Amino acid sequence: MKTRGQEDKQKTMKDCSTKILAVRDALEIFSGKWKIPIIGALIYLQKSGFKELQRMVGDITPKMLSKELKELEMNHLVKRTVLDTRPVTVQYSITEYGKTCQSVIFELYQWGEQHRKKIKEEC
Amino acid sequence: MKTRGQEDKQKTMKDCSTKILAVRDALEIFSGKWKIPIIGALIYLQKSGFKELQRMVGDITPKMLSKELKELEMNHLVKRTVLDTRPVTVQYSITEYGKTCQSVIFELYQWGEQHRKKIKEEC
DNA sequence: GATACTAGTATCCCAGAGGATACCACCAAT
DNA sequence: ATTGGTGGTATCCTCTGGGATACTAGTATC
Repeated sequence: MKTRGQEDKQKTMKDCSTKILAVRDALEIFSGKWKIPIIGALIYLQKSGFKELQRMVGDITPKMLSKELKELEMNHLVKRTVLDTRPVTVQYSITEYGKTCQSVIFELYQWGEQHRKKIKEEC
Repeated sequence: MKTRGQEDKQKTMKDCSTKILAVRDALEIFSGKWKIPIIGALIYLQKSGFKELQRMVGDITPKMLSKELKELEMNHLVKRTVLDTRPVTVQYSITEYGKTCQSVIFELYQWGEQHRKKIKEEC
């Protein structure tokens, strides 16, 4: 049996689902173990070479760092500049656009922080 | 060669890394393909049975829905109530605490939305 | 010539995410 | 007694995220 209310719900859920798509787009960009740490490090450092960034982020392997940086670059959050030095160095930096993530990351930080406290209390 | 500045940077990154942990905690809770859609559906529906929720979320399999709901329940975002009806029905609902995610999800939505537009313009 | 720095690539491997399909027990209506 | 509703589990599969390890090419230093 299908009530009138359920039909309305499904119609509204369709509108809702386009919003969910946007949320999932955002989540996808920050997905994975390393993107947030990399963005965080770059916001802090302003600019950094590959190896320096690797040391800064921690245990990340060059393969993963390379892969994550490529994705962040594709999304215009990070800029890669090859410098004509000897030896050739590469400069990674966060873009102006990349800085727009800060508010999102800060919200996630705040929620995560209070959530940690709540979980601790109960366990 | 290690300059004084680099040592300072590494010290500050250590403070930064605890903040990154909180962000990653938050991301972990929303991770996966289905958690946000489920939370969204439950915020909209207020309460829902298992099958109804499955229909609402879309293509999710019962295995995944069951698994994701368990995780959300563990994190106190979702409440599961068994009702003494015939046949036995189960009511899933978002908790008051679960509603605190709304601001985080809304930030993610806003950023994701404007990001979509930006990507479209350039491709 | 050996070592160490730069910026990565290549290869192999494993665990977990998530889909497909089938199935369970229970109950109600036809 | 068959069909269809409830709320799930079980099994099998594939694909990818991500780690470990090794390697390349170029330059500078010891």
